[in-house]
Amino acid sequence: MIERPQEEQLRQVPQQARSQKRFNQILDAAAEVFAEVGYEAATTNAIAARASTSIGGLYRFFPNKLAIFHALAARYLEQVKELFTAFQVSEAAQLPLDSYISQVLDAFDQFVTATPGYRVVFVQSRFVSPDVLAMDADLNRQIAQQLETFFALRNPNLEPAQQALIATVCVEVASVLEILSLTRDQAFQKRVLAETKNLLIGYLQQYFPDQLSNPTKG
Amino acid sequence: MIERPQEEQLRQVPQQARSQKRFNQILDAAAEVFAEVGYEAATTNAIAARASTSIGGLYRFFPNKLAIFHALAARYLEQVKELFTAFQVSEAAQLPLDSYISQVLDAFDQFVTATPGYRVVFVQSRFVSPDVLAMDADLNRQIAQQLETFFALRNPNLEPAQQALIATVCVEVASVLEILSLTRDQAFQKRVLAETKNLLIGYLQQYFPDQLSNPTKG
Amino acid sequence: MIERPQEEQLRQVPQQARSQKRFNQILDAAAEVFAEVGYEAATTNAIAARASTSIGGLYRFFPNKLAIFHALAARYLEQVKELFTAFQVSEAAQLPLDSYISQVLDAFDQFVTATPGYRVVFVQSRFVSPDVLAMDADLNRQIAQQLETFFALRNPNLEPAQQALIATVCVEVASVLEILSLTRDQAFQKRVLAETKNLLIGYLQQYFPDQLSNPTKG
Amino acid sequence: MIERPQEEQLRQVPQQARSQKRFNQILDAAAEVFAEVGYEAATTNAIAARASTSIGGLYRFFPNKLAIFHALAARYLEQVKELFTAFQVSEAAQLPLDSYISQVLDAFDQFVTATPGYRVVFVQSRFVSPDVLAMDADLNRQIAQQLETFFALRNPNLEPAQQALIATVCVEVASVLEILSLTRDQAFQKRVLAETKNLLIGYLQQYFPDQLSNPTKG
DNA sequence: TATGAATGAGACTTCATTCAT
DNA sequence: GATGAATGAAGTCTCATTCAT
Repeated sequence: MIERPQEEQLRQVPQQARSQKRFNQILDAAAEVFAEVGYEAATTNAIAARASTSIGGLYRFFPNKLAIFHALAARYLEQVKELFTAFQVSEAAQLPLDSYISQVLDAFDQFVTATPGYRVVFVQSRFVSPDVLAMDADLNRQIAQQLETFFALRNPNLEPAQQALIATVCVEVASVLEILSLTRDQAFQKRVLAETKNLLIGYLQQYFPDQLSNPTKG
Repeated sequence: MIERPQEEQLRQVPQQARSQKRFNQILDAAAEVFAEVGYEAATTNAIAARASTSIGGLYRFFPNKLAIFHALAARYLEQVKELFTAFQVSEAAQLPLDSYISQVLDAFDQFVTATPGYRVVFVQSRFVSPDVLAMDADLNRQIAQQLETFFALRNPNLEPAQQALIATVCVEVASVLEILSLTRDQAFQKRVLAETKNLLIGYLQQYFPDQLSNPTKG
Repeated sequence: MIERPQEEQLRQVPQQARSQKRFNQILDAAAEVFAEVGYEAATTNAIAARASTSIGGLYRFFPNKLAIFHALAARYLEQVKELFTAFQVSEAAQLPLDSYISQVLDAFDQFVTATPGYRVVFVQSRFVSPDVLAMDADLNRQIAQQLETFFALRNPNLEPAQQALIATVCVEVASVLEILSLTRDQAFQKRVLAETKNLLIGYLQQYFPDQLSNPTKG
Repeated sequence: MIERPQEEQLRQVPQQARSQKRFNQILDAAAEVFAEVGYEAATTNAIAARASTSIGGLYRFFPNKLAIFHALAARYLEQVKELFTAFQVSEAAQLPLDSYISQVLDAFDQFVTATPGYRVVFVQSRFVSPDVLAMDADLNRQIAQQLETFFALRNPNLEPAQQALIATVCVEVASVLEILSLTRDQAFQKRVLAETKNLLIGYLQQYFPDQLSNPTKG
């Protein structure tokens, strides 16, 4: 039940193209299986089978089940980071706050919708078991750090601690509402997305005044 | 892996004071164990031991592990419902929106802080495994329904669907931020609570204009 | 799993009328439960409940589950013995062999049909588990002994060993075919009963020649 | 207590010679254990141990305890069927009825004597518990069907229903007496076997007259 | 004497992980 | 390197039996 910390590392960072492919096959399979039955109920045999690998093959890359989860989380984290980075480098960064938020949330929504495994990993990583909970870092925290950079640019007067807090709140809220949105049909998803925008714009305009495209909502 | 729905019922609703006590002992123990290791990793033996009962004693009340979780959830649900009901009956219901929200969130924060098991149950109930997911109802949804009543009184023009959505968003957001607040020290908890108030007041004033005590924040 | 032999005894032979009634209630209940689910799957709690007694009450009479089975078997044995005794004392004993056999088998068939518990006890007593198998005696054996007396009267020339063997064969065959007859509908039951008569008459006339009412069958 | 019917299938039909061997080891072990303590009292751990396998190894082939019993029954059924088939194809089929019966019963006796597991399976399959009772088919019934073919050849005038009944009676009677014969020493076994022949020849000559080698017994 | 809550050994079964081939 | 059969610790749950009330 308690795993030796070192063991969460990968056993072998795949170098060869062939290995790399196999590695990703396993991760894809794991995402599917985790999504379908949850982390605990997922079996390593099921993951290996879904990845068309042998169970022994799976254990060549991952020392144990938790390591698979970690690797999956790391992969998604990379993708989400890229998502946010892309925004800050793009011209979108120059938009009024509400437009910017709207676009970011749209992009996030599309990413999550298109990436079913994300949901499992980012949700379960926080709530399931201490093993999983003890994951290297709070993944959302890392995403929040990217937001901080953005906030710092928009309002240099904010204290760093306050920046961090606001960013964290935004990420938590956006995550949980995104997850909520996925619990029902597509119409519901759209409406929740709209509410999320409302919520965050209302919240952030307190800290970034005079950055809205339309001065008053009403 | 899949449990027959009927079986989630209690085996015996305890009537006698003695039984009632034992029943609650088990539920308290379960709350602790679930909180410590999560639903899946929690063992019925561990729960029985923590409750100072034999494993057989536990199964006199609960037909299986999931039933324990359900009973625990039901107990908390009752408590949270009472919390909200108390507010709507009290004079607080006459307060300006922001004061009202502030008081409700304070009360909720105190409840959650004083009720460690709440976190596990209300969070895990939505995210853990299909078994748990299949719980009779989305517990947060039930809390949200109480909010709807309140909203209907404050603004009769809102469509029911919109009321439901807003209530759900509020509950989700308040829950996740409450949980976030508990991940660090008490100072952090306070700051997150303040942000939560900010966030929700900013959000709700869109739907309930002219109900604030202080017209403008700045 | 291994029961101390002494323990199969009754804990208390009920003397009082009240006790006697309770004792029989339990035995009746046991017969039903054994018949429905088999010896192994029958629970002492189920038997007590069916007998409208408490589990503690049951254990006042019977030291363990096997003792219940034994007592039940003993009760049926008594009844079957009476059945056969009645026949030998009656005028039926003077009938030609084939008429006699026919009447005995009819009576036995009626008894078994009217006594569902008999089936379980007499069947399971031979086949289930060593515990049960080790029952004081082969119950069928005791019934066979009654037949021997009859055979001795009809043909004093038969060796005792041969008498015993023939009697045993008759009882075994009658039992198994009676049981077979109960596996389908009433029409089947009748046809099997007729075949049983055929079978046993054909068999016994070898040992008791010139005792038939109708010299040739064809 | 109630097992899903689908689950009685094997988990994996062993193909490789190695697997095949392990599979049979387990079945042999199961036959021994079932014979010793009965189906219900037999534990999967005991079977695995007797087969010199780990419990996990056992469950690679069989999804549950009942499946082991089924597989064992299937194996014996195949063997008994072959036994009967061999007789009908051989020249023995041309023998007078009494010689034929005698030879078949001798062969059956040798088979059962040499196959201790047969007793448990074929006896318990009908009588033990509803789980076991629900076995795909009444195994004796399947054996009886082979006899029907034979009867049809010997006496084409018999109605099919009557053929089936006679065949069933023969199989039941032969089975139960075979089992009886095994309860005591070898001398007893011989004597019971002789009686079984007597019994069945006397019975069958009613339906297949003029097929005996020696017209009168005395 | 009667009750039935409590006990706990032990059954079945799963699945992460290893290692001989 | 790859495979997948094998292992066995550990989990859930049952039920015969006891004994405090």
